[in-house]
Amino acid sequence: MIDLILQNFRMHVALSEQEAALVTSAFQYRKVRKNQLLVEPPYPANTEHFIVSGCLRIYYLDSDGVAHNIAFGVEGWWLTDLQSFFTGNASKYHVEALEDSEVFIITKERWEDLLIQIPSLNIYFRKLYQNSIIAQNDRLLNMISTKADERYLRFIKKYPTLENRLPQYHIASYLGVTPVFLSKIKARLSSKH
Amino acid sequence: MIDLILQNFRMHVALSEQEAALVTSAFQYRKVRKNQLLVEPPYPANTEHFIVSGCLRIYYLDSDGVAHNIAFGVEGWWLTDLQSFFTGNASKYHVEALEDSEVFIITKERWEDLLIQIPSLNIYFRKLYQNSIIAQNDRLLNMISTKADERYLRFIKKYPTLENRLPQYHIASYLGVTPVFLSKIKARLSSKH
DNA sequence: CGGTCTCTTGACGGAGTTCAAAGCTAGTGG
DNA sequence: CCACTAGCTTTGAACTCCGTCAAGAGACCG
Repeated sequence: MIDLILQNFRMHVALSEQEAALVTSAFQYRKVRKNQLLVEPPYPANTEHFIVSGCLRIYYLDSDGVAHNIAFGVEGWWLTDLQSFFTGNASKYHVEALEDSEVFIITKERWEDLLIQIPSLNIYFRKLYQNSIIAQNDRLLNMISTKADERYLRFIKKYPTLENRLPQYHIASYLGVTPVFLSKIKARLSSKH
Repeated sequence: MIDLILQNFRMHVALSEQEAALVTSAFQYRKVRKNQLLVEPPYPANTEHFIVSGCLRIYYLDSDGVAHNIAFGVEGWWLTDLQSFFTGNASKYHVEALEDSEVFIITKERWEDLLIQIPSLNIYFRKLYQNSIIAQNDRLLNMISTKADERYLRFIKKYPTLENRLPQYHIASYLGVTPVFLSKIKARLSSKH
């Protein structure tokens, strides 16, 4: 099970058996039920999560009580409130299971220890963060420069599996529109065959 | 002059004199005039830029020919199309000088060499990217969950110097509205004393 | 069969855009 | 020192995208 993480690390850096053992002992396996929270404001997000199975979301709850989905995470993805995890400040985002899921958890202290004990992991995480920057860039650009109908079409193209796996209103929130308006977009699109 | 970069590195990691010399020889000093481009699609962004003086912007030109400012960079900031720089793919963003500026440039090859020769720089860049993720997170959240007038108020609070340094339409583009609408926002705000 | 949760549909309202015209400002050349 | 231009900002009217509210239609589950 933990092999999924090791495999992930080894896609970018080499690990000795001893180092692999260090990694194994640093993580903790945990099952989370649907609707359970792994990060909850204002408590700091002092854990990072590697998803083995299931599906999670990270979302922001604004001052009007409306949730804005920032990202979804599925098998093989990392997910936490990185802002809080890095700075130690109060978290701003909720991380919640959308399905019964399995994750490997590492606390910030153990994560920092691991980076000291296995310096090459700095390369892995530098690259992971590079990819995260790229993904966020795309998302921001998408929000800024395209309308909702276009964003919807790109979403179902990019994540065809999530389209069926998630309720419509979670996708609407991710796209930055109300569920009502997304429904109207779909109606409009399907009327133009 | 190059000391600005060394100083920056040394805020996060220790560098020997020998390593400092490696750094110095890896960068190239360059003056850029207002309106000059450092990155231009579709050529890959194979250089990263450390700004010593002046002001630059990175922006996306959409299919209608409208520019969307993604970020501004001033003294002490890094700026390039990271997506292209990391992947080697065609760049999507323009990087342009908004004022006569001075930058230190490093090519991707030399950057990768530097990370191999000075492994501790992986820590510096990991942290740099952590901060970049945090900043992008904030920006995305801002775009998603607040209206234009609020975004404007936050902008002038966060970057009071840029407010006077840049023409209004660049700020409007950064905020995700038209210059016309930003003008109306300002009129509305000042009418409420 | 009766809730609860999700999606749809329609009428109305607000935020932001587009287009066009006019005012303002700064540089430039005579 | 003035006149001209070119670029930036303001203002108003009509329009589009998207949100809010409210009511109804399915779907699922006890």
